[in-house]
Amino acid sequence: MQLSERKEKILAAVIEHYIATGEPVGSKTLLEFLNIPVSSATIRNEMAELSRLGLLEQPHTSAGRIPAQSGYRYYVDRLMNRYELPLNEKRLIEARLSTAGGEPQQILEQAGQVLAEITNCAVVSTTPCDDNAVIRRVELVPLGTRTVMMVMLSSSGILKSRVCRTDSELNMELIETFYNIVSQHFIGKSASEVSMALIQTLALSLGSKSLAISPLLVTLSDLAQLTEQTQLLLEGQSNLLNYSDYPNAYELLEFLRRSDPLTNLFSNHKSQGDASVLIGKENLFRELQESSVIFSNYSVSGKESGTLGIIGPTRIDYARLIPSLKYLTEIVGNIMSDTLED
Amino acid sequence: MQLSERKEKILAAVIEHYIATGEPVGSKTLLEFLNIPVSSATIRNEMAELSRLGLLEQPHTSAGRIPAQSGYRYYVDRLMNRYELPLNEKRLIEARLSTAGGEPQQILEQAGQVLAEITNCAVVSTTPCDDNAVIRRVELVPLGTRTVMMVMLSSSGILKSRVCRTDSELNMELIETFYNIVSQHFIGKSASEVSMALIQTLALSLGSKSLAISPLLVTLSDLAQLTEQTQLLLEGQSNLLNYSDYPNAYELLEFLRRSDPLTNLFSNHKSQGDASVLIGKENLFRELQESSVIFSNYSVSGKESGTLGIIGPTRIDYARLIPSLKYLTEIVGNIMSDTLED
DNA sequence: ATTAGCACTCTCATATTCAGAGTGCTAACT
DNA sequence: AGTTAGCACTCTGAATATGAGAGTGCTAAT
Repeated sequence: MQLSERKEKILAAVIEHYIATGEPVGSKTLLEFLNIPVSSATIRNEMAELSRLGLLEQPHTSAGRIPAQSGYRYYVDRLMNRYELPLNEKRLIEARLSTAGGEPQQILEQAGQVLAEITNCAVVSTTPCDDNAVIRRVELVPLGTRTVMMVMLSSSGILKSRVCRTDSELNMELIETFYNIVSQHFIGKSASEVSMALIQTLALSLGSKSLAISPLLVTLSDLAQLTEQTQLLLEGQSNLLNYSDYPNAYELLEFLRRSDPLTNLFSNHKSQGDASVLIGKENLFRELQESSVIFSNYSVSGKESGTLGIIGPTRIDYARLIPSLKYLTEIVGNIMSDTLED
Repeated sequence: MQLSERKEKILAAVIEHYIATGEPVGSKTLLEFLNIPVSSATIRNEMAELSRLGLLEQPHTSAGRIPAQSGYRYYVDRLMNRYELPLNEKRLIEARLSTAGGEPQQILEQAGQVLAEITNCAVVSTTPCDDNAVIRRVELVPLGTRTVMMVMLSSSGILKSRVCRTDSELNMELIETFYNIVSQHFIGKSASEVSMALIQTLALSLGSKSLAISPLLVTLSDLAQLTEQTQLLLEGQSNLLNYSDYPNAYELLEFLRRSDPLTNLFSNHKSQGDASVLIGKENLFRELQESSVIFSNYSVSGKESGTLGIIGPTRIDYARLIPSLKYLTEIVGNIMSDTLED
C-alpha cells in the first residue's frame, strides 16, 4: 500500500496529534496543524479514504479519527521521524549507569529505571543469556559449623549465591576436597554440563566424605542453573497507571509480573539490529492487545545477549521512545562489555 | 472508653461486615448477622450512640454505618479475635521459604511474595539492620586485566558486590597486598569504621602501589556502606489495584517505591514483641492516610533486626492479617538465625 | 479536484425524577 | 428505663430526558 504524499501527511498528523493529546482528531483541528493550503472538507475526504483503507478509525460517527492499528504500523515503518535524545541527556544517562555497580542485574536495574523515567512506560529487561557462558569461579564462605554460603560467578558476569546446610561438620579438609572437585570438574564448564548424573558419580567416588560434600554439589548444580537462567527485570510499572487507556491496569501489571510470557516473547522475536515494535494485537498475549511493545537487544562483546523493552499503550510516542531505547541498549551493552574484558 | 457488651458486639459486627463487603451496614442487615434478641430500632439507637462516640460514621444521612478510624482502633485493641493460620498453610509457607536461597534478601523476597499472596495487600520488608554487624569477608574476582569484581559478606549475612576498575594492571602481588590490608584493617570492623580518612592514610602508606590499590579501597568503602544500609523490598503492589478504596493508586504506588519514608517509619516505630497497627491518619504520611499499615519486627539470633509490613486500605481484615504477619516474621527470623549460627 | 454549506448523528454534560434504603424521632408498650 | 412499632424525612443512585457541540458525509457549485 502506497499513499499519496498528502495522505501520508494527514495520517502522520492524526497519529502525532492523537499521541500527544489522547483525543480523537477532527478535520478542523488538523487544518491548524497541517500547513497544507486546502479546506477542511478536502481533509475530510482524505480521512474518509484513510478510514476505508483501515488506517484510521472512528470511536463513533461523530467523533474525530483515531489511528487504527495498521495506521500506527504504516507510521512506524515509513513516516516517523526519529527524534534523537539531546546530547546532555545522553551524558546524564551515562553518568547514572556508570554508578550502577557493574553486575548485569545492577546495570539493567538502573537502565530500566532511567528508561522508565524518560518514557513514562513500564520497562522490562532480560539478563544476558550467553550460551557459551561457563562457570568461572566458585567460592565457599563458612557461616556456621554446618552452613556455608556458596557464591558462583559465571563468565558472563552473573553472580549468584545460595546458603547450603550440610549434615556433618565442615572442616578444612572437606572444603579443600570440594575446591579440588570444583576446579577439576566444574570450572570452565557450562551449566548444562553440570548434570545430576555427574554429581552422583562424583558423590559416589568420595567414599566417606560423600555425606558431607553431596549437599554442596547439589547446591552447586542449583547455582549453575540459576546463573544460566535469564532473569526478567521490571521497572516503572506504576507509570502505566497514568494512562486512561488501561481501565483495568491490574490485569496488565499481573501479567508483567509473571515473567515467563515476556521472556518467551523476547527469545522468539530477536530484533536484529534495529528495535522491534509490536503494536496492539500484533502481540499474541491477550493482556497486551491494548499495548505496544518496543524492544531491542543489547550486545555484550559483540554478541546479542539480552533484551531491553518498553511497554505502554498503543498510543505511545514511537518517534521519541525508539531512539531512547536504542541508546540505552547501546550503553548497556558497552558497559557490560567493558566490564568483562580489556 | 468502655462500651457495654452489646455495643461492642454491634461495633464488631459492623466492622467485620464492612471489611467483608465494603458496603455501609444498616440496622436491618446487622439484625441478621447478630443473634441478639432485639429489634432493628434498638440497634439503631445503639449505632447512633456509637456514632456520637466517634466510633462509627455515616457516608451520608441515609446510608448505613461504616467504621470510623477510632472504631477500627477500638476493634483492633479490644474486640478482635485473631484468626490463626491453619497448620497446613503454615507448612506450605515454610516449604516455600526454605527454598529461597538463604541470603536475607532472597528470604525476604520470598516471604514478601507469600505474604502478599495470602493477604492481597502490598508487603514491604527491610533487610536486617545489625548495629554490630562487621565485615566478614572480602573477595576479589578478576574479570579483566584491570577490572575486578569485589564481593563483600557481612556478619549479618548480607552479600554485596561491585565491579571496580583500576588504573593500572592488577598483578598477583597487588592483589596479595590488598588482601593483607583487608585482613589487617577491615575484617571484623563495622562499616562506620571504614572512614574515608582511614582509606586515605592507608593509600598514602602504600607508596608506589597506591595508584593501583586506591580504587579498590574506595570500592571497599562503598560496599561497606551498602551492606550497612537497610534496604527496602516491596512486593504485591498490584494487589492494591483491586481495592476500590484507592481512586488514584498511582500516587500510593509511587510513594511505596520511594523507599526512604517507609524505612523511616519502620525505624521510628519499633514494634516491641507484638505487631503494630497504624490506622488511616495515624500514619503521618499524606499518601498513607487512606491506608493501614501493620508491621512487626523479626528477630535474628534473638535481636530485633528488620521489619515486615503489610499495607492495604483501612478496611483490611486485621483479625486475619495480623496473625499471618506474625507467623511470617517468626519464620523469617528463624531461617535467618539458623543460617548464621549453629 | 476542491470547497462551501448543510443536514444528520452521536456523545457528553446537565437536569429531573423516583424508588429504595436507612435513619431518627415519637409514642406506645413491657 | 429500656425496647419497639411506625412513620416522616433525607439522601443516593439509577434511569430518563434534554440540548449544545463537535464532527461527519453528501451535494452542488466553483
